[in-house]
Amino acid sequence: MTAPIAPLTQMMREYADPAACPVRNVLDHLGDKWSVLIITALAHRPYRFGELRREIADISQRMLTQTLRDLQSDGLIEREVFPTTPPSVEYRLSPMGKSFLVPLSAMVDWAFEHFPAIKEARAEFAKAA
Amino acid sequence: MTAPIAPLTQMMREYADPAACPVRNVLDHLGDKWSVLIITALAHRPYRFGELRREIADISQRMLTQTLRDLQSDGLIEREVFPTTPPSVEYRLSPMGKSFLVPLSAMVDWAFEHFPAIKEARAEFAKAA
DNA sequence: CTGTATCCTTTTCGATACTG
DNA sequence: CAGTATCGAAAAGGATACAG
Repeated sequence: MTAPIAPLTQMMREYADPAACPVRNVLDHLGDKWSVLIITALAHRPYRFGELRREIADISQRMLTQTLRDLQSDGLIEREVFPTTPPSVEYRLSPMGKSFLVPLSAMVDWAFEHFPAIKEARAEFAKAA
Repeated sequence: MTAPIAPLTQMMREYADPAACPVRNVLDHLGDKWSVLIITALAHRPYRFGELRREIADISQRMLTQTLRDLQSDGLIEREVFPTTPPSVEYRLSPMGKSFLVPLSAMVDWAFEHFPAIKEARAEFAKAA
């Protein structure tokens, strides 16, 4: 169990300058409500803007636009405009975006596996308080 | 690359009820600024409250207390009070907390590996705009 | 259809002061 | 030492209206 934490110590050193910390840059995106959902949707196939809007349902247009721009800026997704009338824009995972599915899936697997224990821990904690 | 996304589709279905979504419950903690840093510190050894405060340096007392409570509530860390004078409180990773280091390390590894590409993508994106 | 711009509410979080 | 309580600034995010 010591092997996995080696990169974590590296993160701590790196954190001396928060803006330069790779981990913070990545995790900030995981934390926001929508990035993971968008990446998840695009893991299946490319989507158009309106399709994503319907797929995710309770995302606002504002946040969808903004999150797509952020993901594009980081190079995780690619944006292709089709100059039809009306215009159509397609989003897809970039190769780097696809590679991100691996650690993301590890997190998702862990979450599913331990969620019952987490719920139980919360109930216990609430009872104790 | 299709194998890793299977749990992601499960997440999408689960998201129908956001409060019941295991993934959201876990990733919400990753997103906040301090959880990962605290877990990282505790990966090395147990820490007392004041030690953590110094180790993380720019965390406020308020956020340290709050984040520790959340992690404890989720069962990721354990809290032990030593009734000395002055009192001393020690925090350590629980077994579940230690198991979390595995997917966390996967994310950290990915972040370090791709951070150069991300920075490059951002520069490119900024130039294009 | 695919966005942008603005307003305004909600949430987050640091600073500060105080307690056992 | 290890917190708790309160306040106010700042940021995030939804709703709405409008544009190419």
